[in-house]
Amino acid sequence: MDLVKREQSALEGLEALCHAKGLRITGQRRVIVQILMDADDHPDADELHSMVRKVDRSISIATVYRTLQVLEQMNIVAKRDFGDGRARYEISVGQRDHHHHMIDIESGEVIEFYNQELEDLKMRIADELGFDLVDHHLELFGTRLASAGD
Amino acid sequence: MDLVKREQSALEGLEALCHAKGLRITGQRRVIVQILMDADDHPDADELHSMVRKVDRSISIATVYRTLQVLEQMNIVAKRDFGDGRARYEISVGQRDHHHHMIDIESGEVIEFYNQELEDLKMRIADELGFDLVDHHLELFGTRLASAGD
DNA sequence: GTGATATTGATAATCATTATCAATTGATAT
DNA sequence: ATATCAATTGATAATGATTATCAATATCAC
Repeated sequence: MDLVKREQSALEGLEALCHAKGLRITGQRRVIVQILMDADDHPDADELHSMVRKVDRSISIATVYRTLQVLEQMNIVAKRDFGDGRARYEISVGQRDHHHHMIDIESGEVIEFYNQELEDLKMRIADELGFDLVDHHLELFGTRLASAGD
Repeated sequence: MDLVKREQSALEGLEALCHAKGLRITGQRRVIVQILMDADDHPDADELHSMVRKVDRSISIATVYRTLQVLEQMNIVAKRDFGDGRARYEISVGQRDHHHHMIDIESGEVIEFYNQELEDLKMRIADELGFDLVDHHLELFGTRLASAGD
């Protein structure tokens, strides 16, 4: 899915779901979704707030927190925990249902990856345990391998 | 490993590692490790503090937090995040290097499991991404399957 | 345009966790 | 057994991320 269509689908997702659930589509919410769609990292609430205020300086930090919670409940945004003491966020509409993160513990860099075998295994493990898988958290933490030429 | 030997190995682990790192083996630390060894759940710091105070009511919450951090650094205790807004802890000495958790989102029950295939896959994915795996967080969240007889 | 109600901004409050510092304790040398 | 020293502790203030409160504002159906 190219970027423009992805952006459109997130906003359309926002509008459709808000309408379905009797929630308002406010300017603040549009801005927040737009900023997250344009982000290529996983900002925390404070970072997101800084970017949002560049578009509309009246939007408050409380609105950012509340809106993130609403968007998460609607599965437009995914909440992540990379172990640095605060929640981080990214758009989830228009992408694969899940992807995972490898965090470079030296640089802090976050590499996204998808692995179908892992998806299958999770489902199988849940089934073996007698559960219907609803959600999961997976983050890998590692250090860059020294290449053979190093 | 039966329970008594497991308990002994955690305390022995505490003593050996403290000595190796020039740290004191204090009464508070022994109590905290003992309580965690006896726990069959994953208490948060406050729950652990309540149990610890039944043994020695002078031990402060700050000591519990500091001690948990030290024990985590020494790999005697593992810190977990089950998504309920606070850290949870369990003994890791004397057990498999890793195990994972399935959290029943309806009851809050935590089921521990180990899956060798998952361990292998994690290592393989890390390698494919160019990383040396150092740590990971994995929690599965689900709801109990209705059995065929239900 | 109006009425109903969801949402907002500003900030106080909450909560889990950590920092501070004087007092205490553990380990070691003698 | 005692002295010494530095790690550790208890009590609590402080911190930072997040949430609650409430009057004011904005959205949306009609």
